[in-house]
Amino acid sequence: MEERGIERGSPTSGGGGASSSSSASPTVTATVTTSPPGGLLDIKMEMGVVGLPQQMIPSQQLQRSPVDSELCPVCGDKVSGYHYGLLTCESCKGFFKRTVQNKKQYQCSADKTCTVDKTCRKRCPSCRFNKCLAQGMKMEAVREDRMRGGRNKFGSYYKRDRAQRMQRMQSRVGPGGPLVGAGSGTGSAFFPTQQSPMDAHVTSSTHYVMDMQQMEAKLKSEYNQLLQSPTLSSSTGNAAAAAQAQSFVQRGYVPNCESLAAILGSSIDYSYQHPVKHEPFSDYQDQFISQPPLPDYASFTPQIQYAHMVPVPPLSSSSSAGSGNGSTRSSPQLPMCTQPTEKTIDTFYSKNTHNTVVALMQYMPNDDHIAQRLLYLHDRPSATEYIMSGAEELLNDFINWGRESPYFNKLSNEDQMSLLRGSWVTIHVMDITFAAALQKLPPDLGRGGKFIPTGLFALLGNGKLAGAWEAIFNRIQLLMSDCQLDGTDITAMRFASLFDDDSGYGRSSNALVHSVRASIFQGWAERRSAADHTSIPAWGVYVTLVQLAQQCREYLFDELRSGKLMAYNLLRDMLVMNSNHLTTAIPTSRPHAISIYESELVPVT
DNA sequence: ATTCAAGGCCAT
DNA sequence: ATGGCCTTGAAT
Repeated sequence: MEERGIERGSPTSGGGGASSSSSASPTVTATVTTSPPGGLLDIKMEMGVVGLPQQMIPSQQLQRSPVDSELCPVCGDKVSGYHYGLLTCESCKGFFKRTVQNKKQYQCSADKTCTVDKTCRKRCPSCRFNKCLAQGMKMEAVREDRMRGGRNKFGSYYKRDRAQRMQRMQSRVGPGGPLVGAGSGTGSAFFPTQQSPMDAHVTSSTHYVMDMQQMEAKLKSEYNQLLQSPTLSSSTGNAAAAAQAQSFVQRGYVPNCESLAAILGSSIDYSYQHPVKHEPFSDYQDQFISQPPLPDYASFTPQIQYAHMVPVPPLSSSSSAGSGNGSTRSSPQLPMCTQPTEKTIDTFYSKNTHNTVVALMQYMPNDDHIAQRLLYLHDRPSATEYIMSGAEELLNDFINWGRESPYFNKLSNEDQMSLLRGSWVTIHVMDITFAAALQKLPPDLGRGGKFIPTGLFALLGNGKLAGAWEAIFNRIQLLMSDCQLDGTDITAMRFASLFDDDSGYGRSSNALVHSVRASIFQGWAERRSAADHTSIPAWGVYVTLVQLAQQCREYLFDELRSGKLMAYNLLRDMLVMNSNHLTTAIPTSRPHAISIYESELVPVT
C-alpha cells in the first residue's frame, strides 16, 4: 500500500516482469521482444522467415509472420498474454473481467452478428462478450473473491497450449513443410489459434508426436498441480481420482490429451433462436459429403459451460443446493463449486426426500450460449467439419458435466468411460433437439452464407433421418406447448441416458447404476403423476430419441471405419468402445484431415 | 528470485 | 465504460 508510491515512481527492475518490459519502450519492436510466452520467440522468428508455404503467403500472412497468434482472437488487437483461458489483448481482458464481475447483461440492438474488431469493439458489448465466450474465454477464471496474484488451476493448460503452439510451428517449418495443407486455402481453420488451451481437446496433436514418456510426465504433473490448486473446489475425493488417472497413464491408456481417459483423468472444469419449421433436409445429404458426420463436448469444455449471468433455472428452486445465494455471482452450476457432497448424493436414494429428478435439475448444464459457441465455428471448410468440430466441442462439456454429476463421480474410471461412451450420442441428439425446440438454437447453423440445418447437426450428419427428426421435433414442440414436456423431463431424459448401462455400448456392471436409473424413472413418474415412467407423456419422445441416436451412432461408426473422422480424436475415442479389436481396423491419425470429403456448406437461400 | 495471469487504479 | 499500466502472490 505505502509502497505503491515508491514502486510507481521508481522504474526499478522489481515487480511484474511483463508489464515492466512493455512499459519500458512502447515501440514497434516491443511487439517482438515482449512476447509473453517467453521461449517461443526464437522459433517464431525462424518460422517467420523459413516457414509459410508460398501459396499461403498472400496478403495477411506476411504481416503476421512472427507468430501465428499475436492477434487477439476477439478483436484482432495485439495480444498481451493469456487472460481467462485465451491469448487476448489487454482491452478484451478488461472488458471480460468487468462484464463477469459486475454481472453485466448486454443486449444487441441488431441481429447478434455484429463484427468485433479493434476499431468497433466498443460498439456492441453484447456481441463482443459473446465472441469472448465463443472463442473460449472462461468465466470461471474470473475470481469471485477477487483475490489478486497467484496462479489458478488453468496454469497447466496455458502451459500445454504453449507447448502445442510451439509444436505446431515447428511442424510447419520442419521437413514436410506445410502440412498445413488446407489445400482449400482456408488453412487457418485447421489451426484455430484461438482455440482455448483449457479445452483439453485442443488441436489434434496426435501427429505432432510427443513421446509417451513426455506425455505421461506431463499428465502427472498436471494432476499434481491440480490437486494442490487452491482454487480447485473441494478437493476431497481427488486423491482417488488422481490415483486412477495415474494408473491409466501407467497402463498406457492415455495416448494423448484428446482421449476420454485423459479427460477423465484431468480435472478441469468447464461446462456449456426460432422455432423451427424446416424443410426436410435430406437433399442436403448429397451435398454434404457422401455421408454425414459429427458430435459435441470434451474436456470440459465444452458445453456445459457457462451459466453465468443468467437467472437460475426456475425448476431448481425447490432443491436444496445453493446456487442462488445472494453473494453468488454468475455461474449457477459452474464447475467451481459443483462437487456434490455426500449428503446431496444420498438424497438421490432416500425415497422420502425431494424428487430425484427435481434435485438433479441443478446439475443440468446451462446451454444458453450454445448458439454463439457453434456460430464461431463457421470458418470450418465443410459441413462435415462444422458438424464434427461442433460436436467435439460439446463433447468436452458433456464429459465434464458427467464427471461432476451426482453419483457418477463416484464410479470407477472404467465405469465412467463406459457410460459416457454409451450415452454421448443420445445426449448430443437430445441437447441439440431440445435446444432447438426451446429456441436456443436457430433452425440453421452457420454464418456468412453457409448453413446446415440444426437437425442435421443434431443427427451428427445422418441426413437419412431428417424426416424422423422433423417428426419428433414437432412432437416435442407440441408437448412443450401443452406443458407436458419441460425442464424436468429433459433432465430426466438426460440423466436416464447417462446412467443407461444397458445401451449396448457400455459395459458397466455396477449395480448402483441401475438403482440410480430406477430412481430417476421413479422421480420422473412422480413428477408427472404417472403410474410409471412409461406412462409419462414425454416417454415416447425419450424412446424415439434413443432410437434415433442409435442410428446416428451406427452411422458415425461407419464413417469412422471408412476413415473420415481421423482428425477428431476425441470422437474416435468415444466411438471405439472397449478398445482394441476395433481400434486396429480404424485408421488413426493423419495430419488434420482434410479433404476429399469436404464439400462446401450449403448456402441457404 | 522469477514468472505471469489475475485484480486494481485511473486518465480518457 | 474503456483500456493501458501497475500491483499481487502462488507456482516454478
